[in-house]
Amino acid sequence: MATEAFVKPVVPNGHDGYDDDDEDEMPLVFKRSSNNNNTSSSSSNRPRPNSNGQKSSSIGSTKSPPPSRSPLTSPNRSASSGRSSLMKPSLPSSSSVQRSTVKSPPVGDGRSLVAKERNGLGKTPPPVSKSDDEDSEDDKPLSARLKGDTKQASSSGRGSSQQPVQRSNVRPQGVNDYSRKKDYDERVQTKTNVGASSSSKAVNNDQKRPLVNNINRNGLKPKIEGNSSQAPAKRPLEKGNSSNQSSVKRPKLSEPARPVKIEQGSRNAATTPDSKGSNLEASKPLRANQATDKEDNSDGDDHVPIASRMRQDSSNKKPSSVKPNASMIASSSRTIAKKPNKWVKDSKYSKSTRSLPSGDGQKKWKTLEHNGVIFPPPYKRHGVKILYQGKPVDLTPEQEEVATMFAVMRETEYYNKKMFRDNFWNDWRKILGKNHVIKNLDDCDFSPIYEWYMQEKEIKKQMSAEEKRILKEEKLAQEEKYMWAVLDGVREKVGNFRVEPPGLFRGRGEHPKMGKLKKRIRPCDITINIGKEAPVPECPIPGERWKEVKHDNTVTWLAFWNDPINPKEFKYVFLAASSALKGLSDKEKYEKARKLKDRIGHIRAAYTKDFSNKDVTKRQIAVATYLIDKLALRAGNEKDDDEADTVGCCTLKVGNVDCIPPNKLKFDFLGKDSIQYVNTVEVEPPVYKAIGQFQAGKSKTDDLFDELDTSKLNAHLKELMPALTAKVFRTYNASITLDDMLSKETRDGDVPEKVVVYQQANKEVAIICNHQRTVSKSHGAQVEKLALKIEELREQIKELDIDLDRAKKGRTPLVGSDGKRKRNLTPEALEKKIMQTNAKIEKMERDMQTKEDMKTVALGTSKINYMDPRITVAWCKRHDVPIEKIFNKSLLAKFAWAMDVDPEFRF
DNA sequence: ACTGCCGACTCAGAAATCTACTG
DNA sequence: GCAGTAGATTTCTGAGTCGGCAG
Repeated sequence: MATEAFVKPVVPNGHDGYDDDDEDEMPLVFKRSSNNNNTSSSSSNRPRPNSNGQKSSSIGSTKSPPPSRSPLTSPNRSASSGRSSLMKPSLPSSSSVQRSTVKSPPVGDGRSLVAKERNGLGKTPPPVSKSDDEDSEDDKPLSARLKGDTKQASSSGRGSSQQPVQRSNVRPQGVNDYSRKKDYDERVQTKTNVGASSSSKAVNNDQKRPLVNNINRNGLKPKIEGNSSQAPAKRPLEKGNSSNQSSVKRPKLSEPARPVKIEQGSRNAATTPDSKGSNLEASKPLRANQATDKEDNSDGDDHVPIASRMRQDSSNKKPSSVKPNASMIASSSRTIAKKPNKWVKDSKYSKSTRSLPSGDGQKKWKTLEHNGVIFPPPYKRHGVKILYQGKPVDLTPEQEEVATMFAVMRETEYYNKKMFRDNFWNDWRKILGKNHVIKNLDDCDFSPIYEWYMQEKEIKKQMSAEEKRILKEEKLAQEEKYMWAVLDGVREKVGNFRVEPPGLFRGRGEHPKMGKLKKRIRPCDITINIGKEAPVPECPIPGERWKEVKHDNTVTWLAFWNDPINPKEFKYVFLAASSALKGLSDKEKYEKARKLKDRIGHIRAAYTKDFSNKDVTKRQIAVATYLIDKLALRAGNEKDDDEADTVGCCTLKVGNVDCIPPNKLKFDFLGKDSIQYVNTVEVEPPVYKAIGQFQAGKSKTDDLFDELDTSKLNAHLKELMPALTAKVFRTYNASITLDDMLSKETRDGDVPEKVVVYQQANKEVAIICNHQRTVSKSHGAQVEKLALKIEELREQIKELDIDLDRAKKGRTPLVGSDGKRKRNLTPEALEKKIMQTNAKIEKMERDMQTKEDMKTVALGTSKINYMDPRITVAWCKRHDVPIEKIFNKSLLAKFAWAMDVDPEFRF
């Protein structure tokens, strides 16, 4: 319920006050980084949370004005917004041979939850309108997609072009409009606009788009290998590291990096040979069709991120995911021209966001009030006994609690992992005590507890809807006060106000600490951060008190505690993503990425030049930057031995990269969250050569970039562009890819078709970022089910063919396979039926293919974190697509700051 | 000047929960 | 109309990035 996020400030001129133009025209200032800088300078004063110190520091807290009472507004508060919600479902014909379906993202429900939030009771579940848009072709497996063009895919039997078959339900309109309006009107506080750069930057970016456009030129075809069948599989828990990542962390040489300097803002680079085509400053955009000869051009391609290149491949070769001919059910023939105005005025989702307080870039707030955190209920003993060597054992509540944590994990992969069991046993043994009858874990039988747990689950499941509702309401009533904070007078949602309950640590991949006991967090573990003038939250557990109360307005956290698994680390309580504070930060992130877009030509020219630099460090920096740019790799910080052995660019091991002559590199490593990255790409010959040099004389477990670490790399990047760091390339690549694909692939058509285009672009980005998900348990069964149905339909067609034959001869149909008599149909009717059944089969085959292809791709992560929402919003405005078709309720709240973007905005 | 650590924040997939569709 | 289920959304919390400070 982030409804408050939708609040749109009332501004005299009728706009949100979120007008961006000015900002855009001004030199970009990276507030965040400057904040940091400033902060750093003052940070010596800043009390840091630390386990022993009870520094009380009050920084800059000022008097709090009375909190403006819940500035809540529903996203859909305006009736006018209903228009977009009332999309007519359109059903594109399912004619195309190669189609696959992709579900359109659920439409955000626009109903106001205000009342609910106000009284703490969630009585009205929001109606959700859903649309199943079948999607188009994106459905190739990650690997296949990476491999390149659609043709390949289709030739290999995969559906290549798909037509959407969509279903969308009409969303109830006008519900709660009154309350929305009311809330809106009641809103006291107007947040100032965060941002606004959008409109003025409506530029033709083609020129600035590096990647995408060049894709085909060099024939660089990155592919992620593996796919549905061979897709980059997540590392199974059981499996050891398949790649050559070494767990041995070896110290790197610390030769000072000598970064190549590039004049910032210099436009000369445009003339650099290397930068051709990619030089963004030059007003000659590198477009796909402009494609210069890539092959011989040592740097020409370089400027094109591999990912985009491959993307381009596919986009060039496939006409469009949406077939122009596809049935356009006359729904959307509105002129685009009209839209913008309406959007701008109506943008019901926009809320103005605050600027940084006092603009000093340091203080994050002036006043802050909240109610602290809520703790999980104390452990409730169940009394079920485990068996040790077949005999029931008495356990104390504390022992039983931990035993239960273990017992309920029986069906997880962790349960049988040695590391997990060993760590668990170590911690549990301490609780059991030295002389306990239980001497080892393997002789313990936790089945009784597991069965009890399953029973409880079943009981819960069997509760009546009414009982469930009451429970839910009770919970809400209990939590309501913790859900909100008031920051500078504005009521904002708190992100994670619930303290993590005790449990067993579930690290990802081969985490050395998996199975360890995460102890219960108590008030005395928690440090509260709150405005100086605000009342200190009452400790919810009688007789206990907070560890410390601070008043530090240079940070955004409301509370933190030390992570019980890794006491050096902290768990923070922050505001929710829908808050203005987070929105501002988000916007700055994208603005930085846009700035990179302007500089990318220079940067590429610079690193290209250094591919063969005699200085090894420079060469490594150049190659690493290239990889980060082209493959959207993460920076790759050093990790401790007590963490899973994963890598990023700077920590790649020699064994993670195979050189395949003449100039291909095969990457195979475990990245963040132990997600496998497998990708074979063609690279510039100098890069290929350099990688070979970096590998020479090393073992597979040695660092590939032994002269490099993230701080050196980032220090170098900062010389190329202020505040530039490795991660900005990921944001940049994701956003530029989305922008480019949307602009290239969108055709006239109905909304569902356009949504499919969006899904495809989203998918491309997800592939570039290697965002994966595990295949659902029921996937196999679902596919089988579909296959079975297809088979049945084929049988039906056979029967229909026979009937048709007989009907033409004036005979009655044979008895059906089910033994029943069939109706006597005319040949025409039978032909029609056959056609319909065939269409049904085609659709199901596409569905199956899509399901298979998408089974490992996670679209959400890029949408939430990498793709500038203004691209999406502007595209929706230009193409008359209701934003709710793309962003769900949460995203609408999170991206409220982007809603007023100019329709012509380009990344 | 360098390095390692601390601190604060973003990003990530899995699990839990909710919702709507299908048979 | 209902139950089962698929898929969407939300919650949870682990895993990264990166700046800055201290030794």
